[in-house]
Amino acid sequence: MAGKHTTIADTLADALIEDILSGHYRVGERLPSERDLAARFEANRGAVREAMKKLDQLGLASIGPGGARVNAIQQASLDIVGNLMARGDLPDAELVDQILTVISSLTAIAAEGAVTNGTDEQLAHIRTLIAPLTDPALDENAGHSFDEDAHQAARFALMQAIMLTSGNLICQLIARTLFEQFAPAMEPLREYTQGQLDVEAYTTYARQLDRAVAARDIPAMRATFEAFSNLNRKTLMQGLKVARASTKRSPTNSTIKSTGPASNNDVKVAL
Amino acid sequence: MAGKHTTIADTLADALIEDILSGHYRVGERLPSERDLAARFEANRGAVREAMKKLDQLGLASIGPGGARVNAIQQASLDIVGNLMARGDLPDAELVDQILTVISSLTAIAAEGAVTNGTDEQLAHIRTLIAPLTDPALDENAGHSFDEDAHQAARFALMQAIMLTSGNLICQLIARTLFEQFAPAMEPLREYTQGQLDVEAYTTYARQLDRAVAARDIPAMRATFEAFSNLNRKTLMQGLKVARASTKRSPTNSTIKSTGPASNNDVKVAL
DNA sequence: TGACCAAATTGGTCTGACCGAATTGGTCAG
DNA sequence: CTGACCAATTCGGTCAGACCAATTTGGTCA
Repeated sequence: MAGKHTTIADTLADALIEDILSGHYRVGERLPSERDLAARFEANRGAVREAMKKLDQLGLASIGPGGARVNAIQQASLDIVGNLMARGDLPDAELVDQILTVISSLTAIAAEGAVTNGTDEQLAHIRTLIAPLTDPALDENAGHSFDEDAHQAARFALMQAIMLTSGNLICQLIARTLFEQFAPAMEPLREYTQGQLDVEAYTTYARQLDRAVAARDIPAMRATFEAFSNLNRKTLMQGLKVARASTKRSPTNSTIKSTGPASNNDVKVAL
Repeated sequence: MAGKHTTIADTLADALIEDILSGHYRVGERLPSERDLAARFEANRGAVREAMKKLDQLGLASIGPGGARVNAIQQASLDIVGNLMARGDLPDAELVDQILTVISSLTAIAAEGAVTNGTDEQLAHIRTLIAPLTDPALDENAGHSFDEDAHQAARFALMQAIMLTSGNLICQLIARTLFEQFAPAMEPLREYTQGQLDVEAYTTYARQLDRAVAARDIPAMRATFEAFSNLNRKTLMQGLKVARASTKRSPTNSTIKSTGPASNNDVKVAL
C-alpha cells in the first residue's frame, strides 16, 4: 500500500547494514569515513550521511566526531529484525520462534486489557471477528480446498481488533513492528505451509476464546491463548523445517559474501 | 556513558516530533516543505532533511516526492515512547503501566527460556544475582536507611542476566529499548518512591524465584513473576500518583503550546 | 462537469567549502 | 625507553547554491 520510493541513501544503508550484520566489521570497530564511503559507493557524501544516520538511529552504529563505531546487535532497535530475517533465503528458525513467542504473549496482554477495559460493543465486535474462525466450514466441504488465506486474514483481523480494544499502545507498537518485518520474510514459506493448518484445533480454540470473551473470563482467555499460540508456532516451525529441507540446494544464503571475521550474529553473546 | 553530542538535526527532529505529538498537525496532513522548515528554523536544508529522515524512520511521518505526511502514532516505532513520556512534567500513568506490563511479560518469557536452555553455570550465576535480594538485611538494621538504589540495581542486574541467558534476542531488544526510554522519564519520580519499596514482599518473591530457578520449575517461575511484577507495578504507580498530587501546581505540562487541532495522542483510536 | 495539460512545488542528489572537535603521530622531557 | 605533550590531519556537522525527476496544483478546454 504505502509506496516506498527507493532512495539511494536507503540502498546504501541496506548495504552497510548487511556489511555489519555479516560481520565485516567487529563490534567497536570504526567504520570507514563518510568521505571514503562516498567515494567507494560513488555517491554523494550527503547520501552516505543519510545512510549513516539511519544506521545510527537503528542503533547499529554510534556516529560522532572522530568517526562512527559499530555497536552490538543487542544495542540495536527492534527495527533491525527485518534485516536480520532477510539475510539468507530462509529466516532463522530460532528468531522466528522468538518473534512468535513474543507476539503471542503480547496478544495475551492485549486480550486481557480488552476484556478488562473494552466496552460491550467492542467485545461484541471482537466476537463477530471470532465467528468465522469457529465456523471454518466456509467451503471446506465444497469442491476446492479450504481457503487458508481467508482464515489467516480472519486471525489477523482478530488480533488487530484485540490490540485496538486493549488500548495498550506499547503492545500495538511492538506487535505491528514485529509483524511488518515478520510477514515479508515468511512469504517464501507460504508454499510449504499450505495444507499444514490444523483447522480443527483452531476451531476448538476459537470457540473457547469466544466463550472467554463473552464471559470476560481472563484465566480462560490466557489458557486459550497459550494453547493457540503454541499451535500457531508449531505450524510455522514445521513449515520452516520442511522448507529448509527442500531448499538445501543453497544451504545458507545467496547474496552474502562472508569475507569478514567472526559473525556479529551470535545472539547468545554478551550485553 | 555513551556521550550524545547534540546535533542541530536532532534538535530540529525533537522540535518536529513535539509538534506532531502535540497535535499541531493532523494525521495525514502535509508537513511544511524542507525549504520552508529550513527558513523557519534558520538552518540549512541538509540539517532539516536529516531531521525529517529521523521522523521518517521513527514512523511519525512518511516522506516522499511531493511532500511529507504525518502518520498516526500507532504507525510509529517503539522508539517514540521516550518522546511520548518526556512530554509534560510527569509521564502518563497509563503509558507507564503498559510499559511495566510488557516488560514483566517479556521477562517472564526470558526466564522461561533461561531455565529451559541455560547451562547449569548460567543458572548458578543467576542465583548469585538473586542472593542479594533474598537477603536484604544489608544494613537495614544498621543506622541509616535501607539502600534502595542498590536493591534496584540488583533487580536490574538480575533481569539483564535472565535476558542474556534466555538467548532471546527479541526480548532483549524490546526490554532494553523500553527500559532506556523508561528510566530517564521516571527520574523525577525518584524522590516520591523512596521508602515505598516493600522489602519483605520482594524478599519473599526472590526466595520463590531462587527455588524455581534451582529446580528449573517453569510454572513456579511464571507465578512468581506475575506476583513480582504486580508488586513492582503497584509500587511505581503509587509513586506516580503521589508525585502527581504534590506537583499539581503545573497540572499538565510546561513547554507545550497547545495551538493545534485535536491531539494525535488519543491512543484508543483507529488502526 | 470532467478530463487534461503545463507551471510551480517538492524531495533526492550533487558539488564544493568551512568549522570545531577528535584522532593520530611525532617530539621532547623524564 | 616511557610517557606526557603538542601540532597536523582527519572526521563529522553544517552551510550555500544548483539541477533533476516526480508529484501537485491550478487553470484550460472539451
